Amino acid sequence: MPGAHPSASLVAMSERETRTAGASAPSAEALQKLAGRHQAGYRSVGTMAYDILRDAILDGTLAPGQKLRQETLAETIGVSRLPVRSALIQLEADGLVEFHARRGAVVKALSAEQAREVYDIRVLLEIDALRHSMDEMTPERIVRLRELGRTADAEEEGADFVDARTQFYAELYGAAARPVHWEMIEQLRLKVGRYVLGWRLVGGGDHGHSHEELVAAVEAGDADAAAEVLRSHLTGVRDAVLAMLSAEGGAAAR
Amino acid sequence: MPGAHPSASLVAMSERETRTAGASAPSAEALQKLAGRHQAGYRSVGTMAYDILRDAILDGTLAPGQKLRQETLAETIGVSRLPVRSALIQLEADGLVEFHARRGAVVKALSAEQAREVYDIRVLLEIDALRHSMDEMTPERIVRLRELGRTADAEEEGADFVDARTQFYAELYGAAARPVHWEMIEQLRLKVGRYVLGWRLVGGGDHGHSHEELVAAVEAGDADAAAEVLRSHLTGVRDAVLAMLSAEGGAAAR
DNA sequence: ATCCGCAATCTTGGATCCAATTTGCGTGCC
DNA sequence: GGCACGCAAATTGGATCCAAGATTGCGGAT
Repeated sequence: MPGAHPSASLVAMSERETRTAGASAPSAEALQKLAGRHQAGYRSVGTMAYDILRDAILDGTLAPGQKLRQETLAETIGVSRLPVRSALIQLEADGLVEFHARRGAVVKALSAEQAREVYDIRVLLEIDALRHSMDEMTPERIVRLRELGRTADAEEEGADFVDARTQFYAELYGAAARPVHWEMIEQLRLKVGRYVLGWRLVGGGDHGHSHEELVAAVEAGDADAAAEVLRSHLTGVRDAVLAMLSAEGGAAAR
Repeated sequence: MPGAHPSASLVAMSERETRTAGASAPSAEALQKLAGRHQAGYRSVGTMAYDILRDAILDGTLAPGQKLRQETLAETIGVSRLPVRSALIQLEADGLVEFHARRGAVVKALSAEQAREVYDIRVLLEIDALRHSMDEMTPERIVRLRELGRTADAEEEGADFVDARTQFYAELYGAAARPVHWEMIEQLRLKVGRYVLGWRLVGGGDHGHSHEELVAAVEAGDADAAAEVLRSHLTGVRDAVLAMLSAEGGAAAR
């Protein structure tokens, strides 16, 4: 349901607003708020800009299709254009933004087909990661897992919600110590993070016990059951995301 | 386009060889040769620098562990340090280089475990991509596939060898039109590209007919057979790469 | 009145310049 | 003689400045 977001007015700036006052800000204030959260001491300003912009994209402050003007972003964050450019390059590599020749960068949108792809691949990769991890599972890890699962379920807010779940899955797959595998999963989760967030805000939380269910299966050592829980969870989220995407697909097309 | 670049001081890196040993010197000329191949009109210098450095890493001109000094690279390529930095950031996202705090970038090495991971994941992803693609396979695509397979088998040289194979797999998996899936596969292939190249140069080419074998299975519509050919091919290459990595693992460590 | 072309302005991309941090080396002290 | 502290040089990271290209708005011509 639109309108519920605090900073949801970002989609409205489509084309007419670009020239007049659009130079500085549809989302300036929300972005500044994010920037404030990251004002802590970073070793390099570029990584700070990256984190700010990534979070802004993930929580919808910068919506898909949004034009990203380097100078505006730089002024809003409070740095020069150079670290912003670095951040944009990284975000392009992450698949979150798209560079159009010499015409600037825009927040990349994910089509329904691509979202389906992401979840199909995640099913493959994560079930495999889970099986590998279960071979090396330890009781201590189970304890931490259960803890993190509770935290993740309790978390409601946007960015923290994604973070909590990331920690849970990092712990879940971490036993196998497969950095490349985890990196791939992280990339895929990053691509759909925004849409999951939207779904979480809009839809309900019927997935609340799936974490515990998963931990229980892992604890019991039943790989097939755990895989099935994971698979059904992922496909469930996938379907919800797809429904949301097709629902508002025509609006945010470009 | 008629830009007579000031390709001046290119040999500047031999200024001081105090403790080089195996770290920083020997690649200036080879890198320049690569730079020459890419001197064609690029829209942006940054992408050119990226291509040059990526190829340099892939064909071993810049070996794993190599220290990448921005100014040296910039002078060798003939541009400023800024596009080099952009390229390095992209390469970091690709997992080919690694930034060490404020101490510069080095060419990232792939451990044997990580290489194994890459191939394990590739088996998962590529077999799935293959099955999806076979659902949409067309006779015309088979024809092009057979053509590309022959080209790939004929190709011997380094960079072109990888390129030819890339085209073959792009055509093979392209029928399914799954951009995210293909992007993931490309990333993984990029990570091991250097080692495959080394293996190709060192070892033999007993895999010559696997392309044709694969195409035949695809043409026959036998998904299981095609998957098995692909799987055995990938595990074969994997084992060769692993053997090579463990063989010279102690030497090129540092 | 509409369409094509030109020019001005805005925005990206690149280069040079400056500061901050790290590293290597020298000296002094233990 | 060895280790530690400090200084100096080099290299990375950031900011400001400059050029190139694209888009848009305006004007003229058909």
